[in-house]
Amino acid sequence: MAKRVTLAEVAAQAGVSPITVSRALRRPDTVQPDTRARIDAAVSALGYVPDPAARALATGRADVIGVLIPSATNAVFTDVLSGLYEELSETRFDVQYGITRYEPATEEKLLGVFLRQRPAGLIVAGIDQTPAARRLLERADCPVVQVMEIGPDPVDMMVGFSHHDAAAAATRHLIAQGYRCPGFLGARMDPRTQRRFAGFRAEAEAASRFEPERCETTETPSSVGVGAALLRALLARRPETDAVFCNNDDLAMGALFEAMRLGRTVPDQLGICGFNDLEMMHAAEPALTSVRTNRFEMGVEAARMIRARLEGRDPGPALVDLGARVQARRSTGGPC
Amino acid sequence: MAKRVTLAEVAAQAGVSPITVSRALRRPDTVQPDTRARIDAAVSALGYVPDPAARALATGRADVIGVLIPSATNAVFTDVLSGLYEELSETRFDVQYGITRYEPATEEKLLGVFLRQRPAGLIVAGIDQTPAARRLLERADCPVVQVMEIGPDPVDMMVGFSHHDAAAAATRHLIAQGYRCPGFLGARMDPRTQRRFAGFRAEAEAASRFEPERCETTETPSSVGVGAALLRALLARRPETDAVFCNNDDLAMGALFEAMRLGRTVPDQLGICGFNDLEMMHAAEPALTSVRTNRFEMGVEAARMIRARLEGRDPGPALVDLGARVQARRSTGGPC
DNA sequence: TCATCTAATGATAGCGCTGTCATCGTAGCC
DNA sequence: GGCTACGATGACAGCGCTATCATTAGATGA
Repeated sequence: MAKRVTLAEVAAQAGVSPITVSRALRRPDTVQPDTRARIDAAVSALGYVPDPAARALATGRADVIGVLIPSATNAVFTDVLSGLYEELSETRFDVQYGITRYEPATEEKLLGVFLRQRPAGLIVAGIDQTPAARRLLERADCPVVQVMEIGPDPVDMMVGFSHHDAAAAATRHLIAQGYRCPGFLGARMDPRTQRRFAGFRAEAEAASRFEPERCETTETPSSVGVGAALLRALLARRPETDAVFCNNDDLAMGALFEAMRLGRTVPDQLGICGFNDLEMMHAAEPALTSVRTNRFEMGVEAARMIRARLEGRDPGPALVDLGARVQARRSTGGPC
Repeated sequence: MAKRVTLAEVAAQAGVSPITVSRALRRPDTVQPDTRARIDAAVSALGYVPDPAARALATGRADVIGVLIPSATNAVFTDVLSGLYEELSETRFDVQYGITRYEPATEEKLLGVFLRQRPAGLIVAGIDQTPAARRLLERADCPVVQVMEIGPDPVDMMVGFSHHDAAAAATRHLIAQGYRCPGFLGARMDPRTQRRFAGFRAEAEAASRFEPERCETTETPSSVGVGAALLRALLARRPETDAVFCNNDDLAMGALFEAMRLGRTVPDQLGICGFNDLEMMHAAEPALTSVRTNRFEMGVEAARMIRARLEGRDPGPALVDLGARVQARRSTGGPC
């Protein structure tokens, strides 16, 4: 319906050749100011908007930044997206998402979908790509940023933090607060979760407080309800447990509710620590301790790095550790 | 890096002309089975993937379905997205998002961004587009679905439910449970929220139980913390309030925690009802009543309608009411 | 047997833009 | 004054695909 206005029509209106219009739009400093003025006038008079497909075909490069995340409903990832938006919304780049559903095969497939568009940049969550996916990323001739986590051997650039260390810090906090029988609650035991568990375990073992039977995990995706169920199972088997490090905040929230149901008071009869520090944690009663991670900033930083590379500026170090810190609240106030 | 394989190369390998390859891929039934077999073999031997930009340029139509939602971090919208994915992930269509941040101007701008790509379809959240945005949508020559809500005068198609009626049903439930002084908690009072408020008000007035001073609202975006603050303010001013209808589940959760802090027991001293029925509601202690909306199904249905139209099938009625129903739980068990 | 029709395939010409090189005019310099 | 250098603009071709029409071969019927 809305008739498409082409470059050529703008050029005719402005009395110049199409290529000059193209240049005026992309690198205004390369055309005479008065020419540019005429062109700008024609552009707005005709309501010209460039056709991204034509541009992509001509340049062999789309102004698209592809983002691969495991889930669109997990606040952890959507916070990163918000950061990306913040940095990218006023640029010529479009963001395009793919949801991997935590399935490596889907990630590979979506990577193919993105790659065929020759994206300007690629952002992928995590460091656990399949070998095939990794090869694709390495061959992609565009900037690539792995977000959420840091590890050895980045494909290209990396922004995140060590989940192992963050979990270890949380465990240290529990022990420092006087809890003697810490347990672990985990759902969807993917590699990232495993590394958090490893951090818990390492620290608990260092304090001689590790007990495998106090680790309750499931392959089920995480949720508040699952957190409640896990705590119930854990306490049934190991009633001596006096604190739980939960793999994420949903589980922690579920654990809190379950503790209420069981009549176990928090924090004196049970310490609870979550992971991610979603907004609800501080508002809970008692307020829940969690590990604060800088998700929004990860998005901003990843976008910034990609932009810097694309615009020929120095993107700075290829590996950025945004850290994580324990946000201590009442739920880990210590045993009675 | 990864060298691009073109249609022409596949054609050469298969010993046919490029156009035949194009046909074999798009409408396999129009080429001889053995020709098709040779082409398929060549495609996989060479690892050919079509270039979406070239296709878009040649057809004047991109295989993109644009989605405009207010927020990427609000579970309400991401659930719709999941539904879209479910229906679209095995098709040739890509989903592309725009986040409007609840700003009509941003919505207009993003609509322009999408439109210039000549998308195959467009999905927008809500029915509160600006006149300009509405005009753009009407002129877009592609299927358009408004989701999340239904109302008079759809741009094209619509899938959702009446927020007014859903809120009224929740209010009716509170009154039926015996609560006599119902209040309202609302954050980010956008038009959709206003309609929920109107539903609450209409029903409360019908029962002669409406009291403006028992309505506590803020322009601040919603969160668990805000829910707690609103309840505190409400109860300070109107201690007789014996139930709250919360505009969404975050507020309800915050209200629950605040009630705990204030020593006000739920449900006998205070009934709490949320809206959306996020997973956490059923896991809370006490479990929280909420209004269940079919967000995932909305996504599925919207995508289905668009596909039907694009594939020349009958999309069925243009306005689909997916309804909403009160999921009663312990938090509205009735006053003491 | 020959005209007529249909199914399968091909040739051609763009879609709207930009990379590359060519052209033109003018300023600057010896 | 004639030369180079350079900034501004333009001509041309082509990115990879598909719409359109043309062509071919085989099937059908009188």
